[in-house]
Amino acid sequence: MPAFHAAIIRWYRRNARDLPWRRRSDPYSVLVSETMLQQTQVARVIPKFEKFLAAFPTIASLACAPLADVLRMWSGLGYNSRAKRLHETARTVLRDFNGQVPHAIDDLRTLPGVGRYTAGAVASFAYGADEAAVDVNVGRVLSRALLGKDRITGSAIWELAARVVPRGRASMWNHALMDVGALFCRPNPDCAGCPARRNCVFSTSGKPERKTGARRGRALSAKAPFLGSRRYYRGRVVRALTCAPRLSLLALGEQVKEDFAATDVAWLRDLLAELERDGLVALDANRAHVRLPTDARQS
DNA sequence: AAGTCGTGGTC
DNA sequence: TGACCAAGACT
Repeated sequence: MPAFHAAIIRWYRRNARDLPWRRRSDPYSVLVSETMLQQTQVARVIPKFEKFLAAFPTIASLACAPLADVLRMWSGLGYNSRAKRLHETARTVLRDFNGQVPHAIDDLRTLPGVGRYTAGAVASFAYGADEAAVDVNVGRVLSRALLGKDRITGSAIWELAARVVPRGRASMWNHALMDVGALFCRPNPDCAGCPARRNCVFSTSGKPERKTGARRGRALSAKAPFLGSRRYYRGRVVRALTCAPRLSLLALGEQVKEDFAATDVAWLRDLLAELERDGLVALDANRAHVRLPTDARQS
């Protein structure tokens, strides 16, 4: 396992957030929590989750309940169409899947309200499948840590995420990435506290594309430990604070600096070569810049 | 593929 | 204070 994974897993074993839905791993509970969490803050879901399960303890009870009752339990969460879809999904599971939430991603995605993310979440959290689940947090963490970009979207981030899921540990891994994204690798990141800072392209050689505006808080350089120091790539001084969309100069350069875990360098280089071979990224002549497919945007 | 869907918190 | 935002899905 690359040091990048090890650092995150190690941190997670000791510091995982104790969230109600992490105390349950049955497919129905996962389906409920992940649906509630779509575009909804964790703090808002926490009080609703247990009450909802108390009211509808099984998928059958949800399927049989009147929609009005479901919507009542949903009130305060917003996006009420999610409740309708969840209700419909419960009915579909009873009718078409013999009451068992399907394992297969393709089956999961036929359920109303279950998109790519939720399907991956159910497959990994409930069934332990080696599936990625890319939400905004996971996308941000992987984009920054592995590509040095602030946020990659589109198919590229899914391809990347799928390739770095550790076999047999997808559930823990996906949870861990979410915690890192929520606690440290936020839009305004706290790199100094991040368990992956020494394995991260972003914290060692990058800088977020900062939205201008007073409310965005202090610059990353005020918090990040390694920014501001000079780095070298092919004998050339690299300014650590440049925000050019590029790969890790540290990871690709021959001169690996002490603040980037050495064992990650080979792994990351191999990963990037793989991505390049498969056309998911394109490296320039200096192997210092990366282009992405047209549907992989950077925000 | 850009718009829409809800709510409550933040500053 | 109003604009922005948060474990996305759907059309």
